[in-house]
This record gives sequence, C-alpha cells and structure tokens, in this order.
Amino acid sequence: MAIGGWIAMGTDIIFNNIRKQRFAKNEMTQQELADAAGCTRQTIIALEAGKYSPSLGLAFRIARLFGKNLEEIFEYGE
Amino acid sequence: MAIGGWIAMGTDIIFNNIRKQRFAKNEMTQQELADAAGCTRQTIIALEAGKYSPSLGLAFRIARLFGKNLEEIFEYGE
DNA sequence: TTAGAATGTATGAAATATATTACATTATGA
DNA sequence: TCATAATGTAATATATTTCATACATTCTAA
Repeated sequence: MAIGGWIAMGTDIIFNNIRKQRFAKNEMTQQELADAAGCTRQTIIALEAGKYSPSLGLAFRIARLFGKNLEEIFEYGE
Repeated sequence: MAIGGWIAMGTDIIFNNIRKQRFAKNEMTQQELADAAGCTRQTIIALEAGKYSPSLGLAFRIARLFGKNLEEIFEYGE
C-alpha cells in the first residue's frame, strides 16, 4: 500500500524522496535519472510511485548520484 | 564475487559487517539475529558470506537492531 | 567422550525487483 | 494548435532475494 512516496513492504515502511530530489537536481528527467543510476525508467517510475523499494545497490547508487547519504533519500519508519 | 564480507553485485560493491556486529552484540547467534530481524538463518548466513546484498527493508531492520545507521553496517564501494 | 548447539552447504520453491516493450496521457515550446 | 518531450500504465519475462528443508561439520559443556 503506497501513499505519496511512503510504501509499506510487508512489515517495513519505507519512504523515499527521489522525485523531490530529481526536481531539486536540475529538474532531471526520469530517463536521465534512470541512465545515471543504471536502471530503467520503469524502475524509477515504480520507486517514485512507491510500488516497491529498491535493492540496496540501487538505493546507494541513487543516493550517491544526488550527493546524499542513503538515509537522506530513503527513510525507514519504525 | 565475494571476499570476506565484501560483495560485488553487478557493478556494485557492497560490504557489510553483520558478523562483526553480531559478536559485538551479546555474541548473538545467527538464529537469534534472524528471528530479531524477521528473516531466516539461511538469509543471515548468505549475507555474512556475501552471497548477495539484502533488500533495503532487511538492511534497515538489521541496522536498527544493532542500534546503528544503515551506512554503519553496509558500505558502498565507489 | 559424547550430546547438543552453532555453523556451513546445498537445492528448489516462492516472492520480489528489474528489464523490456508498447501504448496512452499530459505538459510544453514553437 | 501542433509536434514533441515527459510522464503514466500495463503485460510479460528475467534476475535476485528469501524461504524451506535437509543434512554435514565444528564447537562446547557436561
């Protein structure tokens, strides 16, 4: 169940502000972000929509790309 | 390709010090850690052995359990 | 020294993440 | 307004993570 970036995966509740960062960062396009992160646009769409949470590797790549720590992009609830 | 906790997943290189933390933390057993983290002992074994890197949710649960930030347990190379 | 606990290894199934492709909708600039 | 870029949605295929189970090995306490 996903509501505005927050996503409940099993018992986990993980939030990401990828979309926000994407606009803060040069109004980067989904495709550009996907290319830079080494994944497809579909994956970015799914992550922004909170369809699922990324693998640890992809999470790190996205965070690094924005020049942030992983926990600045992905927040864990409880 | 995994060498002592370091694991190369595709282009990613991710290290974890789960085993070290497990001993620092009450000499916790693999089974106890698995129960506390909500996964199976097989998963803990695989993570300690560097067979693959965990999902973001499991990574957060393990880190929280040790009272650490995710990046204190999982390190991203490059 | 021996029983039980902790750990290691292996295999296959299930669940989840990601890729691929295609097409629909919305925004935007000329 | 119209062409194009950006975004959304959907379906299927592939890859990766996790579970489940079983059995082997090593360590440790009695």
